[in-house]
Amino acid sequence: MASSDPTVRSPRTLTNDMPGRATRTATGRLRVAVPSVAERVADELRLQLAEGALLPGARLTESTIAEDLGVSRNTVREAFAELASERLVVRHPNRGVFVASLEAGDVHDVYTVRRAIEVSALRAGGSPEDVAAVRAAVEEGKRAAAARDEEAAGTANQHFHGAIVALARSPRLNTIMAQVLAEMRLFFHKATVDAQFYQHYVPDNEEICLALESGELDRAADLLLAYLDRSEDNLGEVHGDAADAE
Amino acid sequence: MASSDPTVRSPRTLTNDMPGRATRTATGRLRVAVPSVAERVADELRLQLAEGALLPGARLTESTIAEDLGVSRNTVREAFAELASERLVVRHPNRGVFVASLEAGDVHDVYTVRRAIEVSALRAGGSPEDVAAVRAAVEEGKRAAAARDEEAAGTANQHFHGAIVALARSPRLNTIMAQVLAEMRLFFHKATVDAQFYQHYVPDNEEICLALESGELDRAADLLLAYLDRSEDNLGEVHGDAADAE
DNA sequence: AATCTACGGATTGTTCAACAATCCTTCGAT
DNA sequence: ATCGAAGGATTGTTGAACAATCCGTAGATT
Repeated sequence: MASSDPTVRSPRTLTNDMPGRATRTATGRLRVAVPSVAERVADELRLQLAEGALLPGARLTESTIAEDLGVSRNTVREAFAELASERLVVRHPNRGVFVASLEAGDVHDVYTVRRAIEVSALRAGGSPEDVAAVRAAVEEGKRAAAARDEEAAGTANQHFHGAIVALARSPRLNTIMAQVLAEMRLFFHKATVDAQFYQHYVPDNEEICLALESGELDRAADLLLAYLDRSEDNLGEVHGDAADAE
Repeated sequence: MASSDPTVRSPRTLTNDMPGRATRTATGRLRVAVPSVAERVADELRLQLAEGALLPGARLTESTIAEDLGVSRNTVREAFAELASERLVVRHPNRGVFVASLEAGDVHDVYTVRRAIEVSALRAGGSPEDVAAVRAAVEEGKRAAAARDEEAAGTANQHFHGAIVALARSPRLNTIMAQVLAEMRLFFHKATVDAQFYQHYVPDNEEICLALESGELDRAADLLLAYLDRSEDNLGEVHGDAADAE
């Protein structure tokens, strides 16, 4: 068992260019909340996880990250708590935190969540603007496929499914979906998918979108359901590599 | 504006009777993980939230809780992070954390999540044992209704819906549902519901369960959907009281 | 040779104390 | 009555310290 290369980490420094969500103070004054240091650490780690700089199974040492980012160990700890609640990272008591690694069961579970959320959102329809967002994601996918850009095709596909959930205009469903997509991204870095993987989906997305636009919600939902089942099967085949992660 | 009574807190002391989930160490040895102090603090606060000892809008001061439970402020902070990720508590930067208070929009949102998750789980059916668990929750509700015990009727109802989600055997859906139910509990403490509220649902649950048991999954799903819509409407009427929370 | 045990280093879990930053309130001035 | 400035309180963050735990290794035992 190759103990895997040491945590590859780009020596990025911690900045504060983040937008900063608007909150309002007790007196009613509006205020642009500066993300706390812990949040910025979490954002930075999330970014590195999304980029694949931190691969599944890799260990995250508190002290290392603390000095690399120039923050206190306690702050890193708070960031870890946040990432753990998003399942991007797993805590092993007294052993440390490790980048989460989706096993076969996890993949199935993630798809179970997606089936529940996406189908429900799609079946309920949505406002014209929200439908337009779905359409935009479809076109984005077409362009990426035409350009043979699999990276772009992947993100376009995620935009498509994110837009479907957004139809429901539910903050909670949106955050759940965001977390699920983040988990999927983690998995894709582990098992690199062949180039034609995404291109295959473009016509499916097109068909679903057309059904949605013409108001055939039940048919759209059925198509999406079939799509998700097929997608899960495809991923199941890829999973052949030995899971050496912890 | 009555500044509301100061945080009512039972002077419970922090114990460690918790079950402790089983983990396995790197060498493969099995180990009963003792919940960390932060987790125990979170559990204790969760309990007080469920019991209604901490009402929506109440402020949780770090130092107060720290000395009450005999732990460090930093540890309380970690517990807060956990509760915040579950939406049981809201962080206002530089102002403190407050017990979450579900507004009208939140109630609708929670029901959107429930519609997605519960209907999906029900439509997929489930194993005989899992169906039996649903049946058990129905009978539990009948007994509670017969005894005019609205408290028991409420928990039985939550068991019923929890059992429905459990049909899917999805860890992620189960935790999502658990969080949603915890949020609902919060809301019920805020707006006390009349006694006949739950009893009304017993026959509905019975009918849904019968449909499930006889394999009429689509019909069961439709019944559940209608049930959830009605339930949301009922709660919408209750929400009339002025929201003085923060 | 294989297994068990004890030791040692390293990392996590938790506490404590301090300080800056921010907020809310109160007081005072206009 | 409105506005602005000082004061007190709480949060956000740091740094250091220590106990608890784990892992690997070396040594002892069979």
